[in-house]
Amino acid sequence: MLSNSSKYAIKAVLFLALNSSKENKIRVKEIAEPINVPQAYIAKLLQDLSRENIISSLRGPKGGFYLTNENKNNSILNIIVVIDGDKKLKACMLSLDKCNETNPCPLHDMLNNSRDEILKKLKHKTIKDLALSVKLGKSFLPL
Amino acid sequence: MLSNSSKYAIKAVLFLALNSSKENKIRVKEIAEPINVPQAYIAKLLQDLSRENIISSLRGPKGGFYLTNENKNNSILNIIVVIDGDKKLKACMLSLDKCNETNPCPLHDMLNNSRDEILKKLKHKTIKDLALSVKLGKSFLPL
DNA sequence: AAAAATATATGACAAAAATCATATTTAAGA
DNA sequence: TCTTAAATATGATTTTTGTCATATATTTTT
Repeated sequence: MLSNSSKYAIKAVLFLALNSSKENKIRVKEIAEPINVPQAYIAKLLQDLSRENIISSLRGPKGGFYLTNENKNNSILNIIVVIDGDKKLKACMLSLDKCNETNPCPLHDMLNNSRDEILKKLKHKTIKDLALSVKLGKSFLPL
Repeated sequence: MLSNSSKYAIKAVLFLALNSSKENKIRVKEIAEPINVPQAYIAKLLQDLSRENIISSLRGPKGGFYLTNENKNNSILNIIVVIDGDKKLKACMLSLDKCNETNPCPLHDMLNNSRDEILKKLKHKTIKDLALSVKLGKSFLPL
């Protein structure tokens, strides 16, 4: 469902949401270690996210990655789409391209309600929402 | 969520459920073409399924693959577990191994109800159930 | 203006998943 | 018993995904 890369990216963005700000940028090295992902790898992912304006960055001394308030309004789905593209999530469970709402394959028929719910949540929950849930102690981030 | 291999396997098993019987075995070649999967590849998957008694087979002339009534009582989950193993489906959405019901990560917290529903359905729906849904015209198999 | 610290771009390498090929075993039929 | 038609076992190849390395561009500090 989610690639490793997407999972890493979500972890990193959540980490930034909780620990960074425009005044408090974080260097790749300081992200990679706590979220437990190889530095060179997360660097590439962060660059992809930055290019697509999911996160912000500044080079040079005192540079690093951070999230603006605007960034925090991005949905979780946006992160996934930047990293994995949008085909994987939206495809039919059996990857039948003639399967659709009016002609559902058996798996589609059986699972689509639950799947739609997941997609809806990914689309509407923002980075800010999830960060808040952690701040309030409603969820945890045992990275 | 499901690997290509699992999807192929499910398609093949559904095809067998609808078209085979002990008296009417089907050769690999006759499965591969309609379900649109490379013959050598589906052959390997069918062998895995056969070894684990999800489907039945007989070698030699007049041989082929088929489903007994007992085979048809297998759940869809069983197919997936044989092909992909059971880790993928059950792992936390962020692959955090310290994430669990009482200490959920934000994604877990957000998606777990829907995910559990999917798992429950995969576990309880049998091959027979899905084949019936196709026979009744409730769902379709546009292979 | 120069030096240092950072992200960025590019591409090489490794591991895993998917695909293909071939030799062996088994069962049926002549 | 021999031949043939099928599955089975094994492993080679290709493609995709994940990981690592290095040179370049940008910003800050001196």
